Amino acid sequence: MSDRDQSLPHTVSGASNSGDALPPIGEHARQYETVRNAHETELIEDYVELIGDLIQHRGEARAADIASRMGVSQATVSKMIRRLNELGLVTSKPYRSLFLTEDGQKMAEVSRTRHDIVLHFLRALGVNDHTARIDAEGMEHHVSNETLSIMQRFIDQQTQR
Amino acid sequence: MSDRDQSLPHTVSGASNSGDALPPIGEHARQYETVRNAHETELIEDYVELIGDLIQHRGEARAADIASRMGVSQATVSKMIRRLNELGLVTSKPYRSLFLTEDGQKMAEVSRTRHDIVLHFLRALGVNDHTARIDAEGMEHHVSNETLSIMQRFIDQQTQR
DNA sequence: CATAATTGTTAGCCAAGGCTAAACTATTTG
DNA sequence: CAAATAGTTTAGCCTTGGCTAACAATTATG
Ligand SMILES: [Mn+2]
Ligand SMILES: [Mn+2]
Ligand SMILES: [Mn+2]
Ligand SMILES: [Mn+2]
Repeated sequence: MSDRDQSLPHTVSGASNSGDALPPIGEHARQYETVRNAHETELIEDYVELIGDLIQHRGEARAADIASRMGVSQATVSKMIRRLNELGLVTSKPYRSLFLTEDGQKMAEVSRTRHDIVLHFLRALGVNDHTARIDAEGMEHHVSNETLSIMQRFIDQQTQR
Repeated sequence: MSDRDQSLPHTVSGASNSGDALPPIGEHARQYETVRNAHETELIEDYVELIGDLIQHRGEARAADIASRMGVSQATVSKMIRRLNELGLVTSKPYRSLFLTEDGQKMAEVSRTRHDIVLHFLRALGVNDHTARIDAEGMEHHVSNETLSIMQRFIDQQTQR
């Protein structure tokens, strides 16, 4: 509870969606379904992305570092590493540090790129860096490629002029 | 797999975050923590928001409608309603339709407002309505009030001129 | 109004993602 | 090089949010 709840929600200007009719049932259901699907992959993506970052910036990814950066117990990380292994995203020998497989590297790169676009977009919009980092960490997993393209275009406009 | 993955991720123009140093450990951990916290409340918020919408647009909120709109089994809804009850967000008599408590109405309104801002913002940005609805459903739970204000300002600019 | 259809509930299952405590391995250091 | 410290894994627990199948209640219909 710090920066995230200082100002109260506003009233929406323009047409309020509350006034609109509900979407057709099938479409409505598909919206929630998409969110549920994103939730299944997002933790995985964050782990893989973080492992990639650690390797790149630290030379190696150790479970203890992942745990402290994630803000989670080492046991939790250990369990997750087993899952990443089963998914073919990392390779690991017991008590040694981790490596990303081909697939893992690909996922790390895609996630990192998407994360960066969302972060840069928020900053370009005028959001404070600290807040932007927090918001981006959650939002990134729920942004379609269409929206991503538009965000990228927006960044370009703000940046080179 | 439809509209959400047609165009490939781009290269980030401008400074890439991958090049930046990792954030200090404590801050990094707090980012993920914020996301975990959001995940704890988001389903609840969506249920309450949907119940509010159903009452408003249909006159009542029945479990079967919630199930079909959420794209989930009735058993799942039944179980969730018990939770909402325990949390003091809804009142319900067995086999009857639902009502929001004071707290529930408040949460529904706050969620609905935030949802609308995100949706209107995406449309104002130029995102296709269909995609915007999908993205908004997930993004809404990860947007700080700071970002929300900025989104609102952006909507106002685009709208009244 | 009796039966059929719809709606709601309960029981029991499962996977994911947290945790603590205990055991084990590796690394550092006196 | 032995002992202490740091890092990793395992076991076992918990909650959340899904599911199916069986049962119960309500509502609609012939
Ligand atoms: Mn990320
Ligand atoms: Mn993330
Ligand atoms: Mn919503
Ligand atoms: Mn939502």
